[in-house]
Amino acid sequence: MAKIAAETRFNVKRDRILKAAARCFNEKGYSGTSLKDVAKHLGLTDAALYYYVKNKEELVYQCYLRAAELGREAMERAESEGDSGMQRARLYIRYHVDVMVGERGPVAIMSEIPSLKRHHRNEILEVSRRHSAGFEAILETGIADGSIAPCDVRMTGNAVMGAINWIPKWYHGHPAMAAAIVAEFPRILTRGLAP
Amino acid sequence: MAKIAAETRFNVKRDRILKAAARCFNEKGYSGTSLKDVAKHLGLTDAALYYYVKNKEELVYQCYLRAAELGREAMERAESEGDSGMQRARLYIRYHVDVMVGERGPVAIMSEIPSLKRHHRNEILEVSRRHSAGFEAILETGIADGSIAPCDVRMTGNAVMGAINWIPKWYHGHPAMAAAIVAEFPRILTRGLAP
DNA sequence: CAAAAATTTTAATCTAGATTAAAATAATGC
DNA sequence: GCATTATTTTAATCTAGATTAAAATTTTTG
Repeated sequence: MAKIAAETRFNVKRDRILKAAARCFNEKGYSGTSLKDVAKHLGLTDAALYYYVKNKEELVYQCYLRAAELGREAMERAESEGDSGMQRARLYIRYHVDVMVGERGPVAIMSEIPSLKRHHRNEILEVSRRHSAGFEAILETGIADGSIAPCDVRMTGNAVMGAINWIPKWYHGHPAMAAAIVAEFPRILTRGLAP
Repeated sequence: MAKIAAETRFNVKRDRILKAAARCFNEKGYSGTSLKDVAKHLGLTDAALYYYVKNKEELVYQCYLRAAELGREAMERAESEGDSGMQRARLYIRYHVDVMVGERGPVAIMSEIPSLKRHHRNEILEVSRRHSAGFEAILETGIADGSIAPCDVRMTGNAVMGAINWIPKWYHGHPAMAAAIVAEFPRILTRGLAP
């Protein structure tokens, strides 16, 4: 097996594992999902997971890293594609929602942060903070360029992010609804921002 | 000890326990908090909790019941005090936010639903559904009376509820911020509803 | 095909933390 | 003060589920 091929394969599998894990954690919570659960989704034994991941905590942590990555991508795309603050905000919301309902599966298990070790928790919280700051910056841009009405960016950011982050709590994989969410959320959440 | 006095005392204690538990669950998640943790907050031993509550699952369940009760109160007050749909929506948001940041402590640990037994989970989900339906009804009233712009009430409801339910994830008891939340959230979340 | 590396399984441990039972202490009523 | 009831503690269990080690199997490579 060539080295590159090996790594590719490894990552593909790893990806599958992370997806399965994220789904379980979302559905049953951290304590509610055993590694056996996750393994079953993959047609594996619980012990086999240890070949790919150090332990359970690491598994959630990796899910978060993945989520953070997707979040960052959404932010970057929004910032590069939109020119007014309002446009960027709308795009960001759109992309973020996409992540929440998309084929990648619900990987946004922010609820399980308390389960992380202090070390990892701090890292993830830091990422999350940067993320929020990014959205707040977008809002400020919009206020400056007149496309968004003046507002408390901190609170507004929290409200918008909350609405999106909460999606996995009520969306359970019905594809028709996914379309509705993607269509409606950007509209709903930006409507209140207009001057 | 007279019977009534006994029950009163019992309930007071029970209330303290539920509050302590809710705080712990919010901060550390279901698996992350041991009964010893909760007990320590109360100056008790873990075993002592079993005098008041059947087991850990029951404890989360009770927290939810409490939260549901507060939610219902918020809904009823909003419905009786407001006359237009928009006013009711604003009031409801206001009262719901109050619950989230109020002195009762963060009792809204919806994140831990997966930890509940099927039986209890269904009950709580049902309550939660009624609750959402209540808010959607308010939105429809508003659309009918012209105080709220036509919209997808399902999605809008989910967005608003999500923004509020997410509060405990980022609000950590700073009283000054509590005031800001109570002041800003109703404004932010209703702005987008206006016709 | 044979050796080496990668992957998975089986079969034990190991442990935190929930739960319980019995005993100890405190409060209450008479 | 004594008896009764309420509350809490101490000291065991008990168990699910995480983790590990060693063996078995499968895949790759040359």
